[in-house]
Amino acid sequence: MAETLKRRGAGTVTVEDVGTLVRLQAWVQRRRDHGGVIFLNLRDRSGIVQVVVTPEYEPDAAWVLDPVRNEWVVEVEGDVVRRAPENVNRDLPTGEVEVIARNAQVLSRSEPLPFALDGKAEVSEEVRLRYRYLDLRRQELQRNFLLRDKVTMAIRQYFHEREFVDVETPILTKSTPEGARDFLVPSRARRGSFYALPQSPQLFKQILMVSGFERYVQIARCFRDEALRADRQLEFTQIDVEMSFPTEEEVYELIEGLFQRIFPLGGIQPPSPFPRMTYAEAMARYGSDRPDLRFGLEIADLTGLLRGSAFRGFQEAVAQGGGIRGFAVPGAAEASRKEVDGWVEIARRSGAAGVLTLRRKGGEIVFQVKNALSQAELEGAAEALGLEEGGLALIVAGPESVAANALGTLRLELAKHYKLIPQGRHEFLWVTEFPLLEWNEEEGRWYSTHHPFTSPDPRDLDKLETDPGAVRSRAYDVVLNGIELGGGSIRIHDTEVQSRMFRLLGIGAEEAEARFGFFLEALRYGAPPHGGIALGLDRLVMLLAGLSTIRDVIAFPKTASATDLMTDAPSEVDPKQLDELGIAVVKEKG
RNA sequence: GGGGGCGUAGCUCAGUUGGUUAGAGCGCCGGCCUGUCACGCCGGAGGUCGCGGGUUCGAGUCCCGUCGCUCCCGCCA
Repeated sequence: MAETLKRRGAGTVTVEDVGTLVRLQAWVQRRRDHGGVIFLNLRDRSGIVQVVVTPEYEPDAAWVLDPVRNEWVVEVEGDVVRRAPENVNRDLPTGEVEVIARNAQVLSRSEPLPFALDGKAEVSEEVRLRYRYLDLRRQELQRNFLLRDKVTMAIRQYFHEREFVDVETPILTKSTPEGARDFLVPSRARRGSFYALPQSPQLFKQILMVSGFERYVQIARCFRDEALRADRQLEFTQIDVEMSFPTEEEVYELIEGLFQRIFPLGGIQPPSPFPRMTYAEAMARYGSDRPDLRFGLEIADLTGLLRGSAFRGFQEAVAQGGGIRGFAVPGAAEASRKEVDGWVEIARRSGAAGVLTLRRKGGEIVFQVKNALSQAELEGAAEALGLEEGGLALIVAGPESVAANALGTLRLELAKHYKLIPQGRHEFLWVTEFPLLEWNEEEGRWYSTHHPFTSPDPRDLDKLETDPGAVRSRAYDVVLNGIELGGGSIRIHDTEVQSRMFRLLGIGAEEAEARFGFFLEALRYGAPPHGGIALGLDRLVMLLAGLSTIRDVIAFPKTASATDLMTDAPSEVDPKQLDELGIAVVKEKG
C-alpha cells in the first residue's frame, strides 16, 4: 500500500486520520519522559496533539526527539492511532488519538522561557510585555486576535456591500490643536516646521465628501498624546465612516446593522432598533451622557417638592438657580457611617457640597437632618424617589450640572457596591441632541462639546449668538452598558455657519484661515450635506472578547507610562539625526 | 500634574516586634522510571530583597529620595 503523507495542524488530527501518516510542524508544549517512552504535546495555531516517542517503534526518531525541551520547534512524521480506551484524554479535543513518531527533526531550539505559557499562573504584565512575542504565543491571546481578524473582516465586508469606499488618509498631516495633544513629527525638508499625526481623519473624510465619494470608510489609526488608561492607548484604531446626504436616521440604521453583524461574533445579540435618549434626558435621569441602563437607580427631581422646606441647604441651592435631586437604593438603609462618608467624598470630588441621606426603615422615613422636613415633605420625597422600606436615598442639592455629575458617579458606585449590575446583559443606546457648546469657566470661553465641525440643530440656529449654551447639536453617541462605543454627527457644510462657529469658539477669521483655511475653502466649492461616525475598534473587540483591558487586543501595546517594554521606545536618537532636523534637546534637570 | 496599590530566585509568592546561613511551589540542571497528559520519585544549582541614601551594634523589614509596573482623578474637541 502506498502511503500518503498529510501535512496537518496539530489540533486538527481526528479519528478520521487513524491509519494514516501525518506530518506535524509545531512547538513542544510539554514533554513527559517516562524513561522508555516519551510523550510530547505538540502545539500549533490549530491546537494540541500528543505524540508518542518509543525506541521500539523507530529508534532514529526517538534519538532525535530525546533532547527536545519546551517550546522547541520540531517536525514529526508519524502514524495516527486510536488511543486505548483507558488512555483517552477527554480534556483534549484530539484526545482520542495520538501520533506515533516515525521520523523527526528539530527545526529550532528554545532557551527555557522566562514564564510559563500554560496560563496556570498569572504573570505580571510587565514581564508579559517585555517578552510580548512569547505572551502572544498563548492561546488566550491568540484567540483575541483571531476574533479581531473576524471582526475587521466582517466590518469591511459590511461596508463594501453597501458601496462604501475605503480610502486611506495621511498619517503625516497638519496640526490643528483643539482637543488632545498632537504627536509632532519634525520636517527635514522645511526645518522648524512639523507634521502632526492625526487624532482622527476628521477633516480628510469631510473633504472626501466634497470630492464626491458619497460613502467613505476607513479602519484608521489615530494618535493622541494623552495619559493612558486600561481602555486608552496613545495610538488606537477607529472605524471611521462618513456619508453624503445622510439623515441621523440613516446613520443609526447603518451602525445598528453593523452591530447586528459583528456583536454575534462575541455571542451578543443587539436589539433592533436601539433605544434612544436625548442628552438632556440622560443627564436628568442618569447623571451621565452615557448611561448604563443595565440597572435602575434612576434620579428623581425633588426641587419642586422641597424648595419650600425649612432646610437651609435646599433653600440656598434653589435660590442660586440649582436644584435638589437624588435616587433611592433598595436595601441600603443599613449603610454604615463609613460607607456614607465614602459616598460624600465621591460627591465632593465631583464638585457637590455634600450628600444628604433619606432612610426608610421600621415604617418611618428619616431625613439625615432631623426636623428639617415636614412629614408631608418626607412622604412626598420618598414617593418621588421610589424609596421603599429598607431603602436609602442619596440627595444632592446644587447647580444642575454639578448635581447631575455627582449623582451619576454615585449611581455607578452604589450599583457596584450593592452588586446591582446584572452580568450578561447588554444595553445599547443612542444618546442624541448633545449640546453644541460647553462653557469653560477657567478660560472664560466656549468649547465644542463634540468638535467644531458639528452642525447645530437647525431649530436652535437663531440662538447661536444670543444663547449659545442652549443650542443643541446634531451629534450622537452610541453607548453599550455605560461605555461609549463611538460618536458622530451631521456636519456643518456651509462656510457661513462654519465661520460663525469659529467666531463663537473665539477663533478669529485670521486664525481660522491659518489653521483650517484649506477646509473652509473646500466648503466653498459645492460641499454636500454630510455626516458620519467613528467607532473605537479596539474597545469594541475588547468588549466582544469579554476583556477589561484594551492591551489584550492590541498586539504591541504601550504601558500606562507610554513606553514599549519590548523595544524600549521611546528612546534617544543619534545627535546627527537631530542636527539634520535642526532640533536641540533640552533635558530637564534632575 | 495629583492620589492609591505593587516591586524578594527565571515565574508566582511567603518572610514574625528590626536579630543566626532569606524560604516555598512551579520552572531549570543531573539521575531513575515504557502509558503519561500540570506524569512520578531522588538529588542539585539558582538571590544587587528594584536602585540610591539615612537611622541602628544590626535593615528584605523603619525613614527619605528615586525608578519601574498598575488602577483611578485631571486630561482624552
